[in-house]
Amino acid sequence: MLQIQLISQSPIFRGIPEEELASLFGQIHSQVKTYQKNDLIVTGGEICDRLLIVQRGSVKAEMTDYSGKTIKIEDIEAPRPLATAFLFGKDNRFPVSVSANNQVEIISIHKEEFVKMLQLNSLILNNYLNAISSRAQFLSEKLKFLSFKTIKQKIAHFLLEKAGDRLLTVEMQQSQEQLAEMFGVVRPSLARALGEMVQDGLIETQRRSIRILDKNRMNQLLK
Amino acid sequence: MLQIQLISQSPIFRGIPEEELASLFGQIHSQVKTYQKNDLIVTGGEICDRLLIVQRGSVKAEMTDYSGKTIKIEDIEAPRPLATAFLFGKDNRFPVSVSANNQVEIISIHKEEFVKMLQLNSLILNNYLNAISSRAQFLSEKLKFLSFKTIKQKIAHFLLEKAGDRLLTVEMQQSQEQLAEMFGVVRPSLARALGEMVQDGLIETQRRSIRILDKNRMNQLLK
DNA sequence: ATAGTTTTGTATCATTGGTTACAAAAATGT
DNA sequence: ACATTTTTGTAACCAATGATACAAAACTAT
Repeated sequence: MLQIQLISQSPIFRGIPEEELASLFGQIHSQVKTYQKNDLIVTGGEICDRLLIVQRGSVKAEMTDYSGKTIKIEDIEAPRPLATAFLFGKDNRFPVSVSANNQVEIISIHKEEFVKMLQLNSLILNNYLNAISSRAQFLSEKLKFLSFKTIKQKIAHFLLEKAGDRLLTVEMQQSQEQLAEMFGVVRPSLARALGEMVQDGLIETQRRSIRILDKNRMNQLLK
Repeated sequence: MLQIQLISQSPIFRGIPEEELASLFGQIHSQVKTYQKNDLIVTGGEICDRLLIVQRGSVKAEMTDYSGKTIKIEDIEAPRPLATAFLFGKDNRFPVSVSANNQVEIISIHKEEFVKMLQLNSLILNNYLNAISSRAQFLSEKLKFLSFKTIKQKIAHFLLEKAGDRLLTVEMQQSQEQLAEMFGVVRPSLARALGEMVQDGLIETQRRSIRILDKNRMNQLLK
């Protein structure tokens, strides 16, 4: 059963009055299916020709690596859409397999029907364009971060971002271990890099508080 | 000078009869600019409030770290759009710098004008959704690629993707130099890694043709 | 306060890849 | 066919980082 009040909170339908949304769903064809825990909802590689929205419950997305092992990518909870980036584009296949974490209700809207919705309502169009675009931007930011070669550069980038224009002292909200994972390096290497930056007079560290001593030379590092 | 017959082949305008496209362009405002080889077309970080389409020639997109040292992301040839993923979304700034590979003509359409087009023509809407989604898919692939730590892993991933399910011999369409740039490493390092893989009996190389000898051990490399 | 746990600092060694340089091989132009 | 340019193979050396291990310091709970 379609529950307008639930999905009106979804990123795609956000901002649309419930009556209007109900009317929109009256004009297009959609389905709601119920799955039980561990049911397979989508098989990786399957053609993606419909938009799926988790109305109730939560699902998990898993990817199969080269050796055939599956790795959990993420949990997706109601009321969020699935695989928005794969409905369109060159490669219309789900990159992941999706299965139910518990009892879930999934709304399924075929691509052509969804395109109708986009044409009927410019807010949905905007929301959807924003959603895909934000995803691309997120990926792009990740790429930028990875493009810094050395650990010191990553630290400098991270600190300068955090510090913004004026602050000189940055309070870390994560442990070295977590930071290292975020940087894609191992913890002792991060600690060593930090230590060397302290020795070089670039920063001062005191537990989770890091003080930038020489902003200019930090910037130099990134050149 | 706007050349309808050229851009009607663009991913965004594909499938639209030339007269109809001409009429559409008559209803909105757009500009065409010409750049010479190596001219900077877009600086990374600049606000993206217009859609750019390469009408003629080719450009390259590079990600810039603070020093001006860049990693080449891709080449974009006419008649393809630029930065489709940054017109919408949270952060409306170009993530890359774009410069001309040769003499190019770039069409510029402001965001509001382009939204008009999306509303006027559903094929453009579809095409644009395809473009933006492909972009997200591309970035996602790139990210996956960069997440491999060693050069050998990158090579293995690259070859296995190219080889697909059956083919054992991959014909490279780029030089080692280009490949190295794509991997974000220097050429001699790539050559060394290839050499070692040959010695290990993983592959056989003959100029630009690479034969995969041991697919299993290649897969192992990625685990 | 004390014991146990988590986080951090540091050291050692091996591996990877960047830098530079040069020669061989192949491609290209005349 | 020859000269020139581009591409590829290889080597030596060095810096950065990963892997591993262990101790010190800081936190946490009792």
